[in-house]
Amino acid sequence: MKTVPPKTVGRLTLYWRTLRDIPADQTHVYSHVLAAKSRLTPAQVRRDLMVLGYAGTPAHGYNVQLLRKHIEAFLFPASEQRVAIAGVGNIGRALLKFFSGRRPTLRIVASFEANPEKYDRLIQGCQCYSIEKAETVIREMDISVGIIAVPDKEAQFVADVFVGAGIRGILNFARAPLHVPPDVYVEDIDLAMAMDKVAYFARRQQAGSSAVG
Amino acid sequence: MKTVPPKTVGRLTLYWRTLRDIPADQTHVYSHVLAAKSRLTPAQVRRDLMVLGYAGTPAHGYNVQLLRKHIEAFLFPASEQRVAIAGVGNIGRALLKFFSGRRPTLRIVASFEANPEKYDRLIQGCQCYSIEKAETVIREMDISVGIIAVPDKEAQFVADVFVGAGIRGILNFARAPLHVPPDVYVEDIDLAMAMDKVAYFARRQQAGSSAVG
DNA sequence: GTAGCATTGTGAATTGTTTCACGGAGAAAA
DNA sequence: TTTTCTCCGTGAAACAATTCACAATGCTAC
Ligand SMILES: NC(=O)c1ccc[n+]([C@@H]2O[C@H](COP(=O)([O-])OP(=O)(O)OC[C@H]3O[C@@H](n4cnc5c(N)ncnc54)[C@H](O)[C@@H]3O)[C@@H](O)[C@H]2O)c1
Ligand SMILES: NC(=O)c1ccc[n+]([C@@H]2O[C@H](COP(=O)([O-])OP(=O)(O)OC[C@H]3O[C@@H](n4cnc5c(N)ncnc54)[C@H](O)[C@@H]3O)[C@@H](O)[C@H]2O)c1
Repeated sequence: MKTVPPKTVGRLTLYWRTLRDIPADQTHVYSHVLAAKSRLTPAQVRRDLMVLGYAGTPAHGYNVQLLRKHIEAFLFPASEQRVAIAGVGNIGRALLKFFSGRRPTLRIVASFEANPEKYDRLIQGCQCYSIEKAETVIREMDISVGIIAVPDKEAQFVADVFVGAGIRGILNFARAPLHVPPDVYVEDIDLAMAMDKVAYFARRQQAGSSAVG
Repeated sequence: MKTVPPKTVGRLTLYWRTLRDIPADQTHVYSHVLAAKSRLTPAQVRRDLMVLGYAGTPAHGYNVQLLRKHIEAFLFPASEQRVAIAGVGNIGRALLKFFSGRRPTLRIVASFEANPEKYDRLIQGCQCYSIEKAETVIREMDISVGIIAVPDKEAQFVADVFVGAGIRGILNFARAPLHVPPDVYVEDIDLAMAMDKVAYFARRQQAGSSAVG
């Protein structure tokens, strides 16, 4: 299987959500239906689905259950994939609350803090450790994904700890471009930048809904 | 001035941050410096800066103060631009805390809630109103940007309220593709999708830091 | 059967974005 | 003055993503 564009991966989660919400008595679905639910074109949906190795039929479109299983096989881990979060502040807490117990195969199993008042206890049902223990904990729990929700100036330090501990993907909320080896995937979520973009385009006439974060 | 690509607008905020953090005694800066600080190439920096109508000099690069002023003139509103947020839950609260008092020209001046225990009081120094009063408040306060941080199923309803009240740009955290007129700019921040993407690429070998949210 | 229709998968075209590469310009040194 | 740097601005090339467009398919109607 060759390398799949990140944007395609992202859109597959959109299709999966649509499929999940289709009533059970509806066995098939067309690309234009999936497209409409995600604000995309039918051609793009079909193009994206090509990576799955599952083909629909011209007559009925895609079998809902089958397509869903194929997306799940592609997108979801076969066994539990573990996640850690560094920084339990405004954002960190929100993420912990939101993701706790939501997905069986993708679970936040540890959080790390620099503040002694926060670590060595449970936060949102998840053990919070000192950031100094991160490398050990990450290795012992076999954590492959890290979330960075610490202040901007601490972000590179945490990234280095994560990478040193063998983490393979990072979701970064800090406004700091991280320097990591090329085999570690980084997805930046820059909320301040997003605000500036919206504010900018709100001042212009111009159109064009941007896709996704 | 013609239409500027959203990605360029986003990167200009990155350059602005770098300029802001340059010590005052350093009067000039080269494209390759700006590039390194944002994980980009010098050519892309120069290309982006073309939209500003301000040119550097081959000898010294860009004048820090001047370039900064030009980016500010391009990116920041001339007069205060007002923002409202719907939904003061996990995310809404985090955003209110983070953005309060941070930017003089881009200010969250109202929040809207459906829960009577939350509205008709101050939250994070910002008056929280019933969502039913949204149209009136948005018009009276001349709010042009809306943030959607309500549950997924409520998102379209809130978007319709926002659009009806004349809002021009929306930052959407709900996992629901919004349907809005083409002259309203929508920036989606889909945290669950971002998690799935990171988890997917953490499982593959493959490289490639994705840019920004 | 066959005609008519809507849909799929995908090569080709298009559109959008990034990188290359080079002319030109200022500075410094001889 | 002339030479030699390094860097900027930008046209052109390369690359990436999206959309078009059409042959092929299977269904329904007659
Ligand atoms: N909250 C928002 O809405 C928002 C918006 C835009 C950007 N951000 C960015 O997200 C990041 C987090 O923001 P926040 O509002 O949650 O910040 P916060 O200050 O509320 O939380 C940061 C937490 O990280 C902890 N911490 C500090 N250094 C640490 C270290 N070395 N290791 C582990 N933990 C450490 C702190 O104790 C604190 O609890 C920041 O980089 C910020 O710029 C946040
Ligand atoms: N928190 C996260 O980390 C996270 C992650 C991924 C996605 N999201 C998305 O962000 C959105 C908000 O998430 P959250 O965790 O903050 O949710 P939340 O349930 O904590 O907060 C939602 C708030 O919206 C209010 N609300 C409900 N209906 C409303 C209406 N019609 N008008 C105004 N207010 C209304 C509720 O009273 C509540 O306070 C959801 O769509 C969620 O899917 C959140």
